[in-house]
Amino acid sequence: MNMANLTERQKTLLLLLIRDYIDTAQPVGSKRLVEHYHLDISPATIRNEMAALTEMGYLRQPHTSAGRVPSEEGYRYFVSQMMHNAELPETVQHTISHQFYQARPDVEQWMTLAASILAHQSQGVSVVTAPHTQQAKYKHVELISTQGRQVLMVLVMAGGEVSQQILTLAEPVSQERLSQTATRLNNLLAGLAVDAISAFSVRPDALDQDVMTLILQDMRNTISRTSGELYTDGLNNVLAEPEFSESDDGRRALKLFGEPSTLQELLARTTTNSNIGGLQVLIGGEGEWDELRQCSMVIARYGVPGMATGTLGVLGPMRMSYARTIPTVRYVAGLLSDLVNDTISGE
Amino acid sequence: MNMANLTERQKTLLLLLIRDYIDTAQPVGSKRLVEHYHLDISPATIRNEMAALTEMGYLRQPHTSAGRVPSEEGYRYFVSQMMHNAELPETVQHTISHQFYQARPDVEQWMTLAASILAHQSQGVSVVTAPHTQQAKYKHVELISTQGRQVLMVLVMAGGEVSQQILTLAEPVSQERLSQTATRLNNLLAGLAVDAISAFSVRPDALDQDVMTLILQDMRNTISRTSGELYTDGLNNVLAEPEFSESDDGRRALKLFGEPSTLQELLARTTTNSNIGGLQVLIGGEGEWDELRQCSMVIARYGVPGMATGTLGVLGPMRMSYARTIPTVRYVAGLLSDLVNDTISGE
DNA sequence: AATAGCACTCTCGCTTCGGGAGTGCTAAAT
DNA sequence: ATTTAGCACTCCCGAAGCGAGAGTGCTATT
Repeated sequence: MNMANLTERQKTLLLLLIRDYIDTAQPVGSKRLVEHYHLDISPATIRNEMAALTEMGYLRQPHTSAGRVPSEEGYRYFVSQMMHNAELPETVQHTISHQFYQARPDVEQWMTLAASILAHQSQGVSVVTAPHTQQAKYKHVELISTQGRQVLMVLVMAGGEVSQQILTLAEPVSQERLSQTATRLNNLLAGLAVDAISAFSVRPDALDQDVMTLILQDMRNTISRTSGELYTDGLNNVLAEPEFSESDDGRRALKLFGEPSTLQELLARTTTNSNIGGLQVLIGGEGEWDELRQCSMVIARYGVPGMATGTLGVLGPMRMSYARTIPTVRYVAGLLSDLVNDTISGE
Repeated sequence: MNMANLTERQKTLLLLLIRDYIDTAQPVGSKRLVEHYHLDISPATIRNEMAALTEMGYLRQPHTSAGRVPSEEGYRYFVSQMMHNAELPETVQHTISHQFYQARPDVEQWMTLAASILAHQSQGVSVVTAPHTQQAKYKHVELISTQGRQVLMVLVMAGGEVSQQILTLAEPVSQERLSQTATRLNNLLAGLAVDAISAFSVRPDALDQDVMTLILQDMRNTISRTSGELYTDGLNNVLAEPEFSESDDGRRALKLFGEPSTLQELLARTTTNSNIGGLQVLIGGEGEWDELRQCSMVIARYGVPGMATGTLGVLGPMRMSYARTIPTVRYVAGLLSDLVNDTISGE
C-alpha cells in the first residue's frame, strides 16, 4: 500500500517487470527478467523479491506456477512514476500545436482534431467532450437570404461555437434589410450573455424582434447541443489488442463508446473534483466501472474553471503505453485550455 | 450460374435455407429445415435438392458432414430476390425524411445523419462520402472582424458547403468596410463558379482584390477537402458479431474504416459505372477485395450526375440482414439525391 | 419422383497425458 | 544476514484418443 516500504531494488524490479509486461503481454518470470535486462543478481533472489512484491499487492500470479503480472496497485505505482518526469518531446509538441493553430477556429474542429491526435499518439481510443459553457455569450450574427422566406442565419458565440440555421420568416425580406438588421443586432448585443439579451424589451422594428427571439432560442439550443458533445477516435487502434477482441469484458468496454450518455457520466463523475491540468488515471475501473475491469483510462479536464470546461481522455488496455499517453493527454489538455481561454476572453 | 435451371422448389428451399442461416449463423441441415418450416416433404428429398444446389454452386458444406451454408453465389441469388419487392415501411420513411428536413442544412450535417441512420437501421457499419462537386459555385461570403487584423470569413457555397476561416490582413480594417466589401463581392460573384471568378481582372479596391483571392483559394480548398470526405458510424454494431471479433479477416475489414484512402478507392472503383439509384451489393469481396472475404457491402451512388455525386454504403457480415439494409440504403440515397438537387439548383 | 433405411464421415467436447516453465523452500555459500 | 544453488512441486498447455451426435450420400423400396 505505502510505497515507502519498498527497497530501491524492489522498485527497479517492479518497474522493469511492468515495462516488460506492457511490451509482451506475457507473464514475466524471474529468469526472463534477469536475462533480458542483464541484472547481476540471481533468479532466486528475484523470486524472493517478487514474492515480497506479491505479498504487498503490487504483483499477481495468474496461477501457482506462472510468471508474475502487475496488479492494479502495481500499475498505479508505475503510473505515479510517469507523472513527474514525463514530457512530450519538443518536436512532437510543435507538430501538435501547429495542427491546432492552423485548423479552423471553431469548437467542432478542435474537438475532432484533439480526438484524432490523442488516438494516434496513444494508440488507444480517445474521447473528447466539447466544453460545457456556463453562459453563452453572443458574438456575431449573419443573415443570408437564400430564397423566398428562407434565411440562413449564422450565429457565432464567444466560446467559438458556431451555429447555422434556416429561418422561415413570415414574409420575404430583402438581403439589404437583413444586413441592416444583422448590423443593428451586432452592435446591440455584442458580448452579452443569454440572460442579458432576454432582458431586452420589445424592439421598434418587428423584424429585429423576430430575429432576436430566434437568436435566443438558437443560443440556448446550440449550447445545450454542443455542451459535452462527445468526439471519439481510434477505435481501430484497439481492435487487434487481445484484451478487446478476445475477452468479453473488452467488448463491453468498447460498447461504452456507442452509448454517449454512459460515457459522459463516467467522465463527469471521475473529474468533478479534479483540477484543470491534473490528470486522473483510472486503472481497472477502480471497482466503480465494471465495464473497464480490463482497461485503463487517462483523463484530464481542460478549459477555464467556472466559465467553460470539458474533458478528454484515452482508453486502452490496462497495459497501455502510459509513458506515451500521459504526456500527450496532458499536453493536449493544456492546448485546449489555451484555446478556450483565448476565445472566451474576447480573443 | 443461370438461375433459370432452378426448379420452383429449389428456389424456395434455397431462400429458406439462407434466411435460416442469416438468423442463426449455423450450418443448416435437412432435418432442421423440414421441421422448422413445416414442409411436407421428407428430409431425404431435401438432401437430394441440397446436393443439386451444392452442385450448382449455390451452397457449400463446411465439411463432409455438416449442414449447408450459402455460398457467395447463393447470397447473390438471395439478394436478387430482395431487389424487387423490398420497400421501406412508410412510417420508417417518414421518420427518416423528417430527421433530414429538420437538420441544419449543410453537407456535414447531412452526412453524419445519413451515416447514423444507415448504421442504426442496418445494424452494420455505414460509410458515406460527401458529394464530389465538379465545380464549386459561389453563393455568399461574410466577413466578421474579430480583433486587429484577424478576420473571420464565412463562405457559403451553392452545394451547401460552408467554410469558416481566419484571415490575417495586412492591416486592420473596420467592420464597416469589411461589410461593404462583402456586399460588393456578393453582388458580383453570386452563382459564379471558380473558373468564372478567377477570370475577373484586378479590382479597383485593394481589399476586394485580397479577399477575392482568398475566397478563390478557400473555395478550392473547401471543395477538395470536403469532396469525398468520409463519414462512418456503427462500428459498435458489429463488434459482437463472430465474423468480426473472432476471425482475423473480420478485423482486417474493420481496419479499412481506419484508412480513409483505401476505403475511398473501394467505393470509387465499385461505383464508377453504376447509375444513381442503382444499388450494388458486393458479396465476399467479389474476388477483388481480400479484406472483405467474409463480408458484404451494400453500396449506392447519390446526387446529380455530372454535377455533384457521392457514395454511401453499409458493411456487414456476409449474412447481414439484406432485407433491411437494401431498402434503407436505397431510400437514403434517394433522399440525399433530392437534397443535393435542391441545393444545387439555386434553392 | 419421393422416401425410408443405413453405413459412413466429420466435428465437437471430454478426458488423459507428458513436457515445460516457473515457483517456493531448504540448505549451502558469501 | 543476505544471496544463491539445488530440487521437488504445481500448474498450464498442446497433442492424442475417444465416444456421441448430427448430417450426409447411397441404395433399395414404394
